[in-house]
Amino acid sequence: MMHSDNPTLAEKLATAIADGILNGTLRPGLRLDETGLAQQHGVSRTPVREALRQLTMSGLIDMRPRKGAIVSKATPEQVESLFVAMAEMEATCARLAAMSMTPVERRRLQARHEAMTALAGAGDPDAYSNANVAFHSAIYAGAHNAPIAEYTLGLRRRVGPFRRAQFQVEGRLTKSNQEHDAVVRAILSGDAAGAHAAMLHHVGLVEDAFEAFAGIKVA
Amino acid sequence: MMHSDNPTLAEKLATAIADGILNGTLRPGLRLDETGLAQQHGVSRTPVREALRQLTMSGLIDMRPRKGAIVSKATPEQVESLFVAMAEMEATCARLAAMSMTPVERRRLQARHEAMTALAGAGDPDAYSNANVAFHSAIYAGAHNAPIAEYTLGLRRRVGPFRRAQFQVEGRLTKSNQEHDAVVRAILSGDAAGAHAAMLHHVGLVEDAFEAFAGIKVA
DNA sequence: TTGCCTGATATTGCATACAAGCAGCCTGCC
DNA sequence: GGCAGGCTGCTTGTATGCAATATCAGGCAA
Repeated sequence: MMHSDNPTLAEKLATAIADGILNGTLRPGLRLDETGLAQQHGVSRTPVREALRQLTMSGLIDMRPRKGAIVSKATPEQVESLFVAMAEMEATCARLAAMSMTPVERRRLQARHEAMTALAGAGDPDAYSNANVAFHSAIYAGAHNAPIAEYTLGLRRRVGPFRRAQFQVEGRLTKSNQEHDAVVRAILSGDAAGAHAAMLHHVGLVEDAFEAFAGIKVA
Repeated sequence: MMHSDNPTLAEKLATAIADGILNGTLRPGLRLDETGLAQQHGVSRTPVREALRQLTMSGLIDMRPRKGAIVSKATPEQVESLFVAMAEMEATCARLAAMSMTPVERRRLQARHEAMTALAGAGDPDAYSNANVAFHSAIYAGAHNAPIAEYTLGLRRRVGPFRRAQFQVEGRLTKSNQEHDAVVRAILSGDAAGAHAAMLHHVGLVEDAFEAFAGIKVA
């Protein structure tokens, strides 16, 4: 996405900090002290500042002049917005994929889906989860639209921390696979509207699963 | 979007450079020399570097380590992708707006639309164009989804330089207004799929107008 | 003439130094 | 006892200096 052959310190710091945020090491609301980060990574403040400014644009941190940077903490409404946005973008990708995928891409998508059906039948949540990521990525790529695909990928990264342990829910595996089936059929047949609706349904259900999960946690 | 009460030099530089790119002063492919920009704005290289790194994320410029920054020049395919993405995002906003707009927002949208109908009848392209921007912005806001709305706004800014003089085309004004009518009706009636389709149709036609225009220019 | 190597130049990347603004506290006054 | 004002320390914002690398011109050899 943003990788360069010979990443600079600022870029490496940006990915390091982003990783820290995404895997939960850097908690939302945490103050990102420039000097502290610099010492912690053994560099000067300059690349740290550049990394922070870069991360600001992706929404991972919030900077206010003269008041420093903090890990942007999402209110429940903002998390909800992220999930809604995610669903819409996934659906859009599916729509575009139905219109734009090449025959080769369509065949590969089908093969991928069939392999996942087998995994779902075997009941292997871990393998299925990995394959699932690749499945959705294939659809992003199949949209043949760099801005949309990149934004969707970025959203997926951002919502990642909030959607752990989806496939542990009983029966979610086969249900997910059935929904995938609808998506794949629509895409393969070039049914743009159908792909949009099917993906929306699919991701919407995932979101509901999250909400149920969150509700349990809160309660 | 990103404005602060007391903008730093880096932020002011970022907006200044972005303006320069968007209004055509800074041509695509132009090398953005840090020292030059610093002298030109009467500051040191440090805030310039931060501004450039910030702009990198929005896609306006491309930075490669040790090779400096250039105004990102879009190939025709990339411009096409931007327009497609724009259309999809507009349609998504319309879809969400149909589902999420409050009664007040719906009434205001209708009023806005009626005012634009009058402008179209009067044949005032300039006033119509301004109102058009506000009309679409109202729909973004009506989506009630910050990530989607902000991304769509950013896209509109980016495609701006490529879509000048849309409403000069004969008959475009009334046609645009008719399409708006379909969009507004769908949104007001809560018809999500209809709003999506109507907006897609609307923005798709605008894109075609651009392509015709570009074709003429090239030919 | 063409290709490659080599050195000079210029530009970027990073570190350090300096200036400016905010936070919290302490003191003095009401 | 409470509050206003100022002061101190810390953090951010900006400038400058140094090191490393890409670019390009020129020369040399094939």
